[in-house]
Amino acid sequence: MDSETLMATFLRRGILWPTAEIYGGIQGFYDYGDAGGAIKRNLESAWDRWFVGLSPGYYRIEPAEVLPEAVLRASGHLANFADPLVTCDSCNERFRADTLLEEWGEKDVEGLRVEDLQARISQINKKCPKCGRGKISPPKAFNLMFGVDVGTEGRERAYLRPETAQSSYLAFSRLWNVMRKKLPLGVAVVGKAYRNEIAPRQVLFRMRAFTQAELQIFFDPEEPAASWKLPVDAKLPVLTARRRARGDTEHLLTPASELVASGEMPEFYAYHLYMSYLFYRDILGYPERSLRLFEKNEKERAFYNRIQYDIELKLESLGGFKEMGAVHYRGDYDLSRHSEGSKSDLGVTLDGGKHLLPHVLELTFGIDRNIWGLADVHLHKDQDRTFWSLPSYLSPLVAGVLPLIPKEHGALANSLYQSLRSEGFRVTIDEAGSVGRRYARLDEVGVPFAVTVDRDSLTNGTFTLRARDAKTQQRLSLPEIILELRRASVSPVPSSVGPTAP
RNA sequence: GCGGACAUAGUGUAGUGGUUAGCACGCAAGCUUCCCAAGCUUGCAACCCGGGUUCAAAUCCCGGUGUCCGCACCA
Repeated sequence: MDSETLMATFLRRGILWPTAEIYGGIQGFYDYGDAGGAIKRNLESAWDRWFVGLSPGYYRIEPAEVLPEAVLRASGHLANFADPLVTCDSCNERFRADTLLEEWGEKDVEGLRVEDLQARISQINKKCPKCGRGKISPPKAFNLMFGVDVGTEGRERAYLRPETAQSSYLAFSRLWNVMRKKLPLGVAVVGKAYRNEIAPRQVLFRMRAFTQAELQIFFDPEEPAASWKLPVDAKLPVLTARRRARGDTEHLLTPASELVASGEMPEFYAYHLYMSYLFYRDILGYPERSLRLFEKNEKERAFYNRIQYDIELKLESLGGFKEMGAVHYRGDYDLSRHSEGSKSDLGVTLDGGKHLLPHVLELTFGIDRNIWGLADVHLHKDQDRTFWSLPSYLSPLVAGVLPLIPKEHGALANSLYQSLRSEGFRVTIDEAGSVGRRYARLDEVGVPFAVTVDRDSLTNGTFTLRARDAKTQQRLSLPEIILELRRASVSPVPSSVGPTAP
């Protein structure tokens, strides 16, 4: 689906719109509407069922969105997320002020304040290293974090979290005790993160407030869980850094066992990469050919990541592969930084006396961009209608109830609607316009079923159940319909696809 | 942030100084209709914001905001 049609559909159907739209909006912020919000919640819950469901030792927490400065100092965000930038006034090239000074041979520039950097730069007064002509502008602090002042006098410096992961690291020590001291321990967070992006763009792809779903798995690298075993036939569509370095640009569906045997990645990593891939392929229904696992090389990935594959989806609307999620092997970076920063030992002692600082494997997903992805991949237009073939458990509603002739079937339709609601289904009732028009309205927001009440319904209590994609109908009784809708409402869990949990 | 383009009903658009601001889809009410955006009737709904030029501005100029494209950024 092209991005214009996609966005027009989103706006027209109230999936989402710019925040504070009537005031002209605010760059990088969007609000979800009723259907959009429902899809988002369903996606989050499908994610939860899949990833938190990977093991009984995995838990989901709901932490605060504001973090004290000390946390972000320890995590490295304060230093790395607030670059003082300078610009060449001739060629417009941009540099980090501190690295530019280092390039000029200056010493001890690490951690200088913006004013000091400014003084040093104007003192040296060299030309732009790129074009050799331009003058370098005074440095400007670009803090990519939103600061908040806590307390009525704003004495305490804090920030909106720039990623949800930190909250999981902070919770580790308590959960270690609460969850009875076992590794691996998984701590999931689904929630908002905030980044003051320089140039937010492409709607749901670079937002300043966005939702992440992240699972941090704390484990013993010397003894990964026994259950982290790949199915024998597991294949991964990888583009490894090694092959990229040779100039290859195409991903290859490679047996996971081969990647492990050749030392490309350890099995615990391959297992989680595979489970993440399955989530996209089987739960979100992204076509196999549109997915690839793109390894970031040493230069591209964050310095603390030992292995990083981005899970990328080929999007027609954005003209290429885009990152939808990632699997990061972060080693013991996080717990060691927070041990140091908080002056508390986050190491653990296992049953048997072994002491270690657990390593972290991070599975991270952008919820909003996947809503865009679901539309890009599943929103179809044929000659006479637009239909969104969303996986049924992600749909905002499981069914619409339609009286064929409202005057004649309205009353029965209403009681059917009430019955389905009391069964716990998300349903709507629509009596306005021709039945074809009403089908089309449901199709466009991805509702998988329409239950139509007709003449026969009045006499024998059966209804037609119409499927969104094929437009086929079958005549069923209420209990049969309930069974069908029940099945459609539930997203798959790992045991039904992958290996079983410990 | 820089450079360029753009901004008209809910959506897509027409309108280059004087228009009752047009069209399509949509939406609402009614009629019709036993199954896929059908038809008929009636109705709803717009010039991004703020200044300026002009007798007169959706239209020209300036500023802002937002969107898109390229560059940069994306720990």
